[in-house]
Amino acid sequence: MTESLSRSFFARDAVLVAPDLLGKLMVHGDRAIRIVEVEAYCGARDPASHARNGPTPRSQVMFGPPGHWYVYFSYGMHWCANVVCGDPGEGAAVLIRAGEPVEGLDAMFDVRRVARRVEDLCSGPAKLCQALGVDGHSNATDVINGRLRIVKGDSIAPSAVVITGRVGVSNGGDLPWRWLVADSPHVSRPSPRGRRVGKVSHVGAVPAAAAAAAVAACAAQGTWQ
DNA sequence: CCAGTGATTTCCT
DNA sequence: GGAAATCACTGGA
Repeated sequence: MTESLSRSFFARDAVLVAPDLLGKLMVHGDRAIRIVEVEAYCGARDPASHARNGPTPRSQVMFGPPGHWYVYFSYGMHWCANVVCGDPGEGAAVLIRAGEPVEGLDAMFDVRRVARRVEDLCSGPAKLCQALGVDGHSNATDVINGRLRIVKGDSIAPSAVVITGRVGVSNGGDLPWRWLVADSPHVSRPSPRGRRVGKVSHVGAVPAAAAAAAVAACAAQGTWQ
């Protein structure tokens, strides 16, 4: 249940790593959550990624070795945590968007006074960072052996996974690079149910197959957008 | 239930 | 100057 992941797990395309992170445990000290929602950001050629214009002081960690945290400060008050993926220089990462609290709930409620229900603790990328006590100190640290880490957890049935376009990515025609556990009450936004919602959504798709399709679409398109 | 808005950093135009 | 990988609060339907 607390078994480590290998470096090679993260040294793959972010679109392949992302669905594999569902069900894994994100652990910080004595607090832990089960990951139920992620998004892939695919490096310098992804217009929605912080890496889109090459390394900056903020985004340089994404261009380093995989299996490290890219924790950034957003909207002047929130922290968001990503895992660097792929090869060094690629700038790819997976954003951890939501989780189900499994350990240290008292501490989470303590630090998130606004949360009334368990579902309010980690149902968003900034909420889960606050609940786990994650901030800039974790930036650039090791995901495998650091104080903030991801370890093996549950395997999620492909039929339980929903794929949609990314949240907050206003660029029209966004690719289906958000994966979530369909029946989880801990996601940041409810799953679309059995129909197309918004721009892109595939319900009940097999993650690996959809990921392969997304990659093929990129290759065919040449440029993204 | 939903739309509008403030908080206020990083980075591009 | 303004948009952005967000959240929480407010006020009206």
